[in-house]
Amino acid sequence: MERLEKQFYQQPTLELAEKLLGKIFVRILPGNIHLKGRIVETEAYLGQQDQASHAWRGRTQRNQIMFQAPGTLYVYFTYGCHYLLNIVSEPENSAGAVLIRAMEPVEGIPFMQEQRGTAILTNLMSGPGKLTRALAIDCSSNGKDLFGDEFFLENAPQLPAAMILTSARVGISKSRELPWRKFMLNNPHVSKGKAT
DNA sequence: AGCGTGATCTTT
DNA sequence: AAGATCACGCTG
Repeated sequence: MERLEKQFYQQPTLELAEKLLGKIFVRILPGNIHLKGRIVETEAYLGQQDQASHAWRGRTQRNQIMFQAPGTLYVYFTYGCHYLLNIVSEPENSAGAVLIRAMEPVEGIPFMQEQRGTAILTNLMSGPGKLTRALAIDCSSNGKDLFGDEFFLENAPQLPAAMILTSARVGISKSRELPWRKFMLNNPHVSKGKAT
C-alpha cells in the first residue's frame, strides 16, 4: 500500500482526525526493525479557539511544533512519565494537531511486547502513553516528519461512516463538551479512557 | 479511587 | 521562586 503524501495532511484538523482512522503508522528503526500499527483512536486539537490545546494562548517554546507544516510529529512529555504523539495539522504558522490515542499492533509485535513488558495484544498500544512506549518514541522524535525513511503512514481504504464513532475528548478539564475524539466501533484496541 | 513524577506555565 | 496543572497508566 502506498505512503500518504503531504496533500493528505492538508485538510482541516477535525477531518484529518477522522481520516487517520484505519491508516497504518510505520516506524523503521536501525537494524531494519519495522514497527507498524493501525490507528484506531484520535483526538483533534486546534489553536486559539480551543482552550484544551497547548497552543490556545499562542506560541511557546513547547508548542512551537504545532505551528509547523502538516505532517510534522509533535511529541511531548507529561505526567512525569509519558510521551504523547501528535500529527501536526493546519497550514504553517497556524496551530493544530491530532493526538494519536490508540493503535492496533500490526508488525514488530515482539519488539512492542518487550517495550511494554506484557504479551497481551490489547494492552500494547491501547492508550496514548502506551503506544509511544511500544514504538520507543520519545522527545528525540519531536519535530520529525512523516515524509522520511523513519516515520510515515501507509494508506488504507477509507472506513465506512458507520464504523466511526465520536465522543468528548479524554483527560482534559477545559472544552470538554467538544466532540472531537474519533474512534473505531467495537475495536478492542481503543483506549479505556473515560469520555465523560 | 489514589498517586507517582517532572516539564511547563502562571502567578508572586 | 513557588505553586498548580497536566491530551496518563498502574495498583489496589
